[in-house]
Amino acid sequence: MPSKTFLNLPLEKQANLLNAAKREFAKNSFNMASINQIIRDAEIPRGSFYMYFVDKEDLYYYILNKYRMTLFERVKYHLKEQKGDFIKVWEILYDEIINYCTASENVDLFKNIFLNMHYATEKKMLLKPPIEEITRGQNELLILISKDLYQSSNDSELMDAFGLVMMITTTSIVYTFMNKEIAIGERTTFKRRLNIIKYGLYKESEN
Amino acid sequence: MPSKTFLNLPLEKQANLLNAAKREFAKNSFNMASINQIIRDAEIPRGSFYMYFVDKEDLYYYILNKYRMTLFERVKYHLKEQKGDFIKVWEILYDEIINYCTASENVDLFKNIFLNMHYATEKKMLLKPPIEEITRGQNELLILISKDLYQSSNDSELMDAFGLVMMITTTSIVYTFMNKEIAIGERTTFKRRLNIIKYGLYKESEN
DNA sequence: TTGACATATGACACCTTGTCACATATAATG
DNA sequence: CATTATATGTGACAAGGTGTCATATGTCAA
Repeated sequence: MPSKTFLNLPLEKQANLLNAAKREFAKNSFNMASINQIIRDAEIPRGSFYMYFVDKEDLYYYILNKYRMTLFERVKYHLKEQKGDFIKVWEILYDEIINYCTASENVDLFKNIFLNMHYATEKKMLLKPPIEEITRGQNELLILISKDLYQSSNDSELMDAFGLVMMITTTSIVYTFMNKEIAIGERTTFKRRLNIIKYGLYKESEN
Repeated sequence: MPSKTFLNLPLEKQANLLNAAKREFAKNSFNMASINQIIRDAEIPRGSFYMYFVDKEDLYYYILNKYRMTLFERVKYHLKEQKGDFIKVWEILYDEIINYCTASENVDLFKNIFLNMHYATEKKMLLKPPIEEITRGQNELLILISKDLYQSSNDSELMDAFGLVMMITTTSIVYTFMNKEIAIGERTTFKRRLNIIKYGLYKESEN
């Protein structure tokens, strides 16, 4: 998290730094991105940067977290719209996210974000906030999920299924950024995978 | 890939460098790992390292790829044993991989490998080898998969389903490395997810 | 006016990486 | 055996990155 000092800065100055960072993270993957480059671009002195953020990681996750929060709102919105069918929700969000992230002004940044998203990212974003906050988020989702649609109405199992569908969506989005030949068929593959989730892979339904 | 020069080295010397690298990658994530540290530990001069590998990434993926090849052999072995039921195969491999990777002498390395595994990793490992090689690998799997078990017997759909189950397995393994509290329930979650894949999430089977 | 505090700044020490000119083996050939 | 040709080994070096800290400058309340 950025320091109070950063958050007290005029919004314009904040945006100036964040935009320079986004430009750098669009040009280079997280590892290759350079604080030097960011501060040169933003025209702020070295010391100021370290006044605002602990390090490159701190800055990166701050940016990422803002997108994550936006996504969370979109999820809730569509859950309401789709009457609690979260598979439908991710089907819609797939297109929505693809559209947003492949827009020419965003595509470089998101390509890097998605291709360099690892589980350590997730770990940092998931495990840093206090556990109550996560639980609260989950509860906000659970009251929107219509339980009679699914085989299980157990909260923990539903959250898990939700996570599974989200993971499949994420993976399909990532593959879109991998290379263009693959990307063409990716939407079909995504739908196919959702079908497996919906109806199962085995021939005989044994339950 | 390492240079011919490296592969011509006496196996002992190769192992010496690779072990030093593994020690460093066990201590630090890929980003934090230092070539300096590796060559100091392996007691080889700087110039030699760059004679053998292009850079840190080259070395890292060489190590990873060896594990990947071993895994591929295990997959084929179990596919034969389990008469082509690849869900069962990944159920077995889950335990096998967990056992191997959490052994005290391996755990630090694999924790870093799994937590820092991103899609760019996959991209590099998947897209670097010529496309025929991937196709050949897929065909080796397809002849072992018993098609009458599944709803679809279409090759491309089966490979996709295979990938889906592999992805779920990988994710579950990764979560084991995240933190101990989570890890306790992770095996249950994994089984639960496989059940969704087997029998579907929706109440009514509509196909 | 003065002190207390927050904020700004850039030179500095330290560390990394990849390269390259040069040294030294090893093999190949007349 | 002498002489090339070729492969391999080596470490000093330039270029660039990071985080810190002593110092400077604002800001506000008493």
